[in-house]
Amino acid sequence: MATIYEVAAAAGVSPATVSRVFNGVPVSAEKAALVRAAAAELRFTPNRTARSLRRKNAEVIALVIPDIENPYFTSLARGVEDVAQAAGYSVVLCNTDEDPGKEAKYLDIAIAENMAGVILAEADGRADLSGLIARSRPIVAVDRRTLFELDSVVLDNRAAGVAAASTLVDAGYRRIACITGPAEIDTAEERAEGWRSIVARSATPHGSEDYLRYSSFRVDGGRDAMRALLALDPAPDAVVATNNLMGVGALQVLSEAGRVPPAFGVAVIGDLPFTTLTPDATTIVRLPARDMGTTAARMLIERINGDTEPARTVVLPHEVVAATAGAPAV
Amino acid sequence: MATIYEVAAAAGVSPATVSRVFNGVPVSAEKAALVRAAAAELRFTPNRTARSLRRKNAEVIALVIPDIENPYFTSLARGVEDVAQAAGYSVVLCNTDEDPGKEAKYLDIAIAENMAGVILAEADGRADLSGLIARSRPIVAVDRRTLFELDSVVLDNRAAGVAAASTLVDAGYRRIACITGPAEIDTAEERAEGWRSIVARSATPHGSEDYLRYSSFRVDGGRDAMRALLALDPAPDAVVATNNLMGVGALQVLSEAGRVPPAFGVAVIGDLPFTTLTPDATTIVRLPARDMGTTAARMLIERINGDTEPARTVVLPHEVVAATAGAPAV
DNA sequence: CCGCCTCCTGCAATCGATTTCAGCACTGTA
DNA sequence: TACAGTGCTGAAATCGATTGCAGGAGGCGG
Repeated sequence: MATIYEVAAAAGVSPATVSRVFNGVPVSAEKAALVRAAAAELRFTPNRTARSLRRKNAEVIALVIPDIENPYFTSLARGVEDVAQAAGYSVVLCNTDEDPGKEAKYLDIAIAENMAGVILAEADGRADLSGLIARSRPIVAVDRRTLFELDSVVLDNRAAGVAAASTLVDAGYRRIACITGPAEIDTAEERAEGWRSIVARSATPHGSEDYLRYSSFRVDGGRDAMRALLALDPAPDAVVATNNLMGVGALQVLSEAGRVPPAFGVAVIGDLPFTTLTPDATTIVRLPARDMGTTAARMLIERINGDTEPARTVVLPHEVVAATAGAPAV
Repeated sequence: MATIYEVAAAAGVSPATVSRVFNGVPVSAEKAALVRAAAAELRFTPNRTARSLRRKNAEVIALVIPDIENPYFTSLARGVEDVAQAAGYSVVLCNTDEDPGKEAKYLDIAIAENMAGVILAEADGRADLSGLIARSRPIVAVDRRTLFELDSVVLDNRAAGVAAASTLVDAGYRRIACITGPAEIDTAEERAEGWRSIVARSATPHGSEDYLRYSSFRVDGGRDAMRALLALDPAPDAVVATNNLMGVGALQVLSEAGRVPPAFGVAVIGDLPFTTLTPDATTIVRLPARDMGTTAARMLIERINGDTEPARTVVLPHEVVAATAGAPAV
């Protein structure tokens, strides 16, 4: 691996000059040409580790997400990757599995590696970010807010819940349940709150809280909750699933029970990934996952480049794709 | 950020001793205790950048994959991440989008960052890995082979193709088509070859090559190919899709055309991600994506730790989940 | 023609940890 | 008592690039 010293020797200049050529600091055209020729000859690439050590700043950003196997976060990652790559940054993928311990470990690594910044979708909303903040490493919260006053890119989760539930009401369903994620995750609670505000208006025979199930944001969680809901008496005639995977789980159970939409109303917050049978009868509240990633990455890079404005919160819009069929007439 | 010098000063020892404590080199119990106390007090974490520079080896591995949004690669990534994390390595996610240019750029970065190793699912089978090899950076090829003699973790793609096609034959279908990926990707060609070897035996009215479509390994590719196949005369009565996304695309088109399995036979190589309607009538050749990731990561870490055995190739088994229903009687 | 200013350039220090080498203390043996 | 051997320890060099500082060349106005 050629170093800056070898290039300098080959070009007959000092290492400092070589460095300057590669960093856009003014150098006479003549020497610059010599350096470039020597560098090309020796296939020189600057050692990023040495650069990071000196600059105290690696061209790397950490993307900390709770579940890499969830297509929602995958799309988000894709967005981050696109922007980061274009700006010359690498992305370190940190999958926390919703485990605050793993998350903390990754945040420590971000510090130890002098990473330029962190994009964080928090596991439990209680992460200690003081270490990063003390070292003034920029952080952008994405999807979920944090305890700290930080840039964030989020959704109007309550509105998404309202949209999902009211679409079902409009379609004629009357006993609308809700399956949401762990109560300690803000997005789960906010989306459920949106649902609650709608069903509270429409009279339901059951106390509406019986129709609300907290579970995990996974397929299994959706399945378990859906089964429990179907066992109620009276059973609901529709359900809001507050994320994509729970929606999949709910639809699986409904399909097994022979109650596919529109016989049973379903609204899902988040895109159903790779659906093979286009489910026109399911309402989808589409979330701009990839946009969230690109937006967050752009904000982070601005911060890295020295932006010191007060923390901003960007709320991205969702889009409702209503089911084409309503509830069957009773 | 506390450095080793500050810890040394606080503990009344030399920086060398502090380093030794953190690297398992023998140090008297007494001084070790002093160092640990001082380190804890100062919340010291060794700076990984400095360490990498000195050791010429970062605790980071690059995972280079063509499509982060494909759940197959996501599972693989998950496997890699699990093993790497447990071994103290971070994973840098490199999404190449099947673009050899982006791939080359990422491989250069792996060199410039002194990354410990690379796990590579190649875009086009022509990557130039000589730079990494010259610097003796270990590489493990995964899913797809490379031009170089390297450790690899692959599938028996031909056998997977055979399994998919013969399951359809056994189920009673007679005009079996195949949708596969770009011809220059080995896995696409090998799986198609497996299909070809089966249909060559069973007489088909059409020349079998008409029933073979090369497309992109994406949902759209599957859709386009499936539409083209349905327009043939005679149209096939079954299809093998050689990856998960093409399978999704094919099923979407079939569903739109009202020809869902078992009316039309479908076998997919790779798991259908998050299916909402359990498609008992579709044959799935399950691929052990996550195992591939863990296996590759383990092999890579052995190499990083100095293993110098000749290159190994591990072939992981697939599993056939046959459709429960056969072809409708003619 | 002189002095000041600008623009390059090179020297050398620096980032923070690792590691070689030499020195020291101590033990056990002859 | 002397000596070889063992085991810690610290001083200092090192990894490769960046950058503050000072010096030299050349341009320009007075």
